[in-house]
Amino acid sequence: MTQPKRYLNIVSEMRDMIREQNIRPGDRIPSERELAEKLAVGRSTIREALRSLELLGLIETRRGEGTFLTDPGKHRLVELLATFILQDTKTLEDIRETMCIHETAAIQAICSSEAWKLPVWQSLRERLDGHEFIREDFVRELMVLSGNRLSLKIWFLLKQYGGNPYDGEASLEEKALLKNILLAIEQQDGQTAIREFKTWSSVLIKGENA
Amino acid sequence: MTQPKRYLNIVSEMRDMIREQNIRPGDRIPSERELAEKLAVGRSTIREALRSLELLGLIETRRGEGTFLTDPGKHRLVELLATFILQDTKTLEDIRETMCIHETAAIQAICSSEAWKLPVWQSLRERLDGHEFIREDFVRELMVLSGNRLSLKIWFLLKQYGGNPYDGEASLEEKALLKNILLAIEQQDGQTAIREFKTWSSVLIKGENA
DNA sequence: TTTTGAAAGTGGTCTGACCACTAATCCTTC
DNA sequence: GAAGGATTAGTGGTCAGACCACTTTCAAAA
Repeated sequence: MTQPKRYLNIVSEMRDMIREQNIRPGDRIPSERELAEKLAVGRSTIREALRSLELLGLIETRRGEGTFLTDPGKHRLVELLATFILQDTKTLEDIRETMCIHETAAIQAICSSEAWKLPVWQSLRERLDGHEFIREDFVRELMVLSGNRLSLKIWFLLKQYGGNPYDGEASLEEKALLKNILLAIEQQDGQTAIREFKTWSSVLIKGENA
Repeated sequence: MTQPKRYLNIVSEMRDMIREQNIRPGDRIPSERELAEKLAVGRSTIREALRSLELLGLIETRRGEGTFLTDPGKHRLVELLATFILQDTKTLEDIRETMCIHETAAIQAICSSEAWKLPVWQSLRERLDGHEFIREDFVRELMVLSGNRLSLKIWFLLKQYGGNPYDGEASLEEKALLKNILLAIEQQDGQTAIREFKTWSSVLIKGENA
């Protein structure tokens, strides 16, 4: 039986300590040596926990002064980052909405570019005529063609955590709709393309709940 | 003159090493003792860097076996965070653009909601008349009012790792512009609001490079 | 051939020792 | 008494060495 890693417990214990002692952002937290003694672990273990929290932006260390909770001004950056990293609350609705934000932004970006002149674009059109067409391929191609790789990565991430609404093959009706979207993009009519896309997307999500 | 933190350099150096030696996700990276010798630092320093990367999910350590690059096939979060942490300058542009995607989406969402009827909204308007107004407050309030907490969190992350273009106080001209944006939102004129916002934002980013 | 167990290598942790830096304190000097 | 400078205690940053727990490997024993 492998022991759980100590420094991860330290992270939790420190969070509790911060809450119990009501340490506010900007305040100083106990020194490394103090923490080591109080939590009955070596100083190096404490430091490993602290360095993790520091890279996450939760604390700030100043040589000769001490370690401080990051002062985010009035906003609660600490909480937010913590909940994000620790994956506490992720409302499915928010995930879906955020995916949609990136998808529509991608469509808009393609309209403003000339990406639809690329060979990949033709290839996508042709695949839409084939008899096997995975829905996800369509959206992913759009994300790729948007040219924003970071946005693409975030989209991948959201898809993983939020469940993939684009699972499975597209029906005949869907393929017709998707072709219309491509057409609208070629005509640089972003509004129409996005409207049609949202129609398709919302049907999928509703069908998922049924 | 304060020395920069060593373990942060280690993070960068390790990135270079991984690229040069073409270590792929899932592969094993050199042992802690090896790294310590090769980079001419103590093992504890290496460990502090590794623990940070581990909490971020970039690497995975197995006692008795070694340390491995996390396979991003299952955890896309890895790639995402890697992009942030490793601060590839090529992606700065993507980060800014992605921030903008979330910002404009927030404005659009507020227009479609009734969030501008809330007391917070009035408070924001009044603060714009004060003589000290931090730019970031404006954008952050918009992100909060959008109601999408996940989008807000992502925005925070991007701001932290991509550098904050909204640092400092707004000038008189800027405040007038921001008031116009609020006005457009109240009239549910998303297009105008977003256009004005992008104007403001792009000026800030250009000024940053100067 | 199969089994076993010793050895080597790895991450996990602790200790104690320096160094670099900061801030409070004390002491000299005016 | 006030101002300025040196001292000192406390802090984070780093290092070296020592164990421990665990995994893999491989050679010796059955």
